[in-house]
Amino acid sequence: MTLHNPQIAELFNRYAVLLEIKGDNPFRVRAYRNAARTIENLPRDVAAMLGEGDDLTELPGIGDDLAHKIADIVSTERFADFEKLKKQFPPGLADLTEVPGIGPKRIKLLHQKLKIDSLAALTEAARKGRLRGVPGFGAKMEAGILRVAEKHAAGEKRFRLSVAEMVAEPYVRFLRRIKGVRQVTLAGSFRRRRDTVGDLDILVTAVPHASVADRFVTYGEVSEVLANGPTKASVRLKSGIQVDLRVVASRSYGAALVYFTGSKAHNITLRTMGQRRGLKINEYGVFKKDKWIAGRTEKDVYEQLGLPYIEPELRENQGEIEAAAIGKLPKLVTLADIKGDLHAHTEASDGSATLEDMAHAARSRGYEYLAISDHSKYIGVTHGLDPARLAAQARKIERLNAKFENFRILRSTEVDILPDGSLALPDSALKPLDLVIGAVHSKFDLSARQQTERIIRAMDNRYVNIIAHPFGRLIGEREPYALDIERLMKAARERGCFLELNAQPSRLDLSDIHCRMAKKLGLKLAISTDAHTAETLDYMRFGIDQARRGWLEPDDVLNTRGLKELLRLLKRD
DNA sequence: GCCGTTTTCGGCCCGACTGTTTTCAGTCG
Repeated sequence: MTLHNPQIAELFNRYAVLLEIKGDNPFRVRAYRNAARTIENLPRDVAAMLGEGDDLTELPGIGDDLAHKIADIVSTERFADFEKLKKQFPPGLADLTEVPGIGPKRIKLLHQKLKIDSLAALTEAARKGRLRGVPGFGAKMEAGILRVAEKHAAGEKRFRLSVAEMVAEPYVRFLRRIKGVRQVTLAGSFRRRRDTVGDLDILVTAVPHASVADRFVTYGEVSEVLANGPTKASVRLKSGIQVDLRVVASRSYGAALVYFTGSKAHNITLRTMGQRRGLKINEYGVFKKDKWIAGRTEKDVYEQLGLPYIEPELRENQGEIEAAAIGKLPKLVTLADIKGDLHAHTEASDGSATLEDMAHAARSRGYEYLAISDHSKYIGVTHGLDPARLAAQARKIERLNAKFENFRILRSTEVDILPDGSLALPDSALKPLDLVIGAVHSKFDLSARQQTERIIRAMDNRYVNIIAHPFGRLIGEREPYALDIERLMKAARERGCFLELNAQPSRLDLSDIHCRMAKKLGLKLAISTDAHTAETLDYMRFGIDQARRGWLEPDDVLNTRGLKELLRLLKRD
């Protein structure tokens, strides 16, 4: 069991918390957090990189010292510094950072004065009124701690992007109706289109004294007001989601949007760049010796740093600023580049629309093609097609196609990959199809090696073209299964196969990080909706979001090709 | 602990809100 990127990042983050409580150099703490973020977002496993002799110090935020530590962690599967430091503190102490309003300084204070070393001890002390004697702790703090104790694990919940949209849109409409409000823009990770968001950030420009924040907190869905100042407010909604508001004047709109869109790491890099040019950048604008010189639009802010506009989806401080500086930003794929959908279901299996309805919906979206890929007959899938029904469907598709001009339904199937890597349909059933999608819907608990080899074996079948939702994750419900994704991608490339970016907002599988990995490996991806109804063909935009976050350009995506070129690419030697 | 179009040493983004303070530290984003 080797340690992978997420575990190494977690070790650094937990180490940073302890360093902070210890009162270590805050910049050292930040260095560990930066390194953790770098590792977390790396398109390749550090263990694999080390195996191939890559120099980790070339990664942002990783110098000689951390490179050595990472190598040690990978080879020993232990983080010695962390284990040593951990011994100096009670095991539950770091959990206290979960309580809002309690940070490293207060944790240290509580531990010294009251020997509080866990969430349980903290709530016990609050209940008995023992916190009152500690400087900085009053009635409000005590009540807040008890409230957290009641809800307990209420925090840390993230929401799917599609869910966040449903919460955000009516709130935005509510804010637009407030007198004096000019622009209302959703920022934060929502605007960067992360697959999940922890909270919503809303930026408002308004005339002076429009008292937007005071109205903001009166929204009907608000369950708790966390903060309410003249230009800034935070609430928690009944749905559990936190919403932060920021109000600025129009001339600060661009600067505030950069600030509020983040990511935090992207902003820090921009501001540091500004410093070197003698500029101060904050949410109100770009300043030269206290003189405002820009900030009305985002473009103006980047321009002051000698940079072109950077798309929000790229703002993760993962090389986008360096790429911008040398004019090498990717020209990101857009919804308009998509020429068709390569994975959709009908009522023949578990979909709800007819073949005709799906074709009509695809044509009305301007597509040149739509693959109908109903499930194969296999356990766990209702109404899967056996060879006879699949052949009958293909004949029906041919009859329909005869009526279309400039549009074609592609005969396909989403065939189950059995635990041993064989397929749930015989070759004779696959051969006549335009494309075959292989998918895993069972035996999620294989080892990474077994699961990888199972899927590679499926790709050894010369009729298989695309592997659907490669990790099988359901966001917030089911973890991705173990998989050696780099090996799988290389195997796909060698065989002339492709992997899918499933655009269902509950899947988004492959993820943004894996999109970037595929691009680096020269593997094209299919962005497919897996639609089970006509309307959900619109989920394509969620797939596009993640592809853009993964730096994909039109050329990196299979279904940006016209029909003729697509069929040529699908042909396996 | 990282990093360099001022620097291999001495910096490290910047500002708002809260609670409890009698002028601001701590926390958060």
